Amino acid sequence: MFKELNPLLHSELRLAVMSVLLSVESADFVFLREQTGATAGNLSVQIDKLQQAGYITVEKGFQGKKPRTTCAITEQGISAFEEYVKALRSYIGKGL
Amino acid sequence: MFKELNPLLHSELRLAVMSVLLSVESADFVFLREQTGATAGNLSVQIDKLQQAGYITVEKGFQGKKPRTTCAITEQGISAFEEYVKALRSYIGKGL
DNA sequence: TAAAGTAGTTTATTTTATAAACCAAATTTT
DNA sequence: AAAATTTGGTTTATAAAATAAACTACTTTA
Repeated sequence: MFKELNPLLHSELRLAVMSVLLSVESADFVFLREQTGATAGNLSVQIDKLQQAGYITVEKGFQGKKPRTTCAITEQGISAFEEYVKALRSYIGKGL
Repeated sequence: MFKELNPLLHSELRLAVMSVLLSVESADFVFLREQTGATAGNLSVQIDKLQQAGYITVEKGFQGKKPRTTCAITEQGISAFEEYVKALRSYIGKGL
């Protein structure tokens, strides 16, 4: 009847991060914070979880003298997202 | 950019309960447990939260000698669900 | 050089979800 | 007919998440 909702993606902030990354090739920490409206602390934690899961890659480097963290979605992340959307359909119907 | 996801509905089990109730006029506890696959304890708690929020009505009575809890979605519940679905769209695109 | 800002991380607190234990009545088994 | 099982739940305890607050380390500006 109802498909399981991947708990890693069923989180407002992680879903927002994935959504941004799907449309953007790569995004840095500050951009993600702005787009999602999240606090830095929360974002830091959730980025970490997405990386652990292999859904995004995270590169920490420097831009001049400032630290810069850049994220990008992986193939695995894309298909997990697609699966999640499919599962959602079983809850909310095609009617949207 | 991203609309807020009503935290009361952004829960797998509560969403499933709402989804069932949307399509069914009214449903008893056992039916909901079967449809959602949830444990009775979890279902009991989540039904309570949906009722507190005014999203469903809960009537406890007897059918013969057995207790029988019947739930139905409210107008408020329907529009909250619709709002939630709209908000979801901001995360997953029109492709839902 | 002191204050404020940037880019994060770590830790602590609160909130949720889930499971486990429990209760009361009814039904079935021996 | 007593004992065990099932039904229909609720309550309580534990695990997992989300969020906020505090902190680190470095940089820029006044």
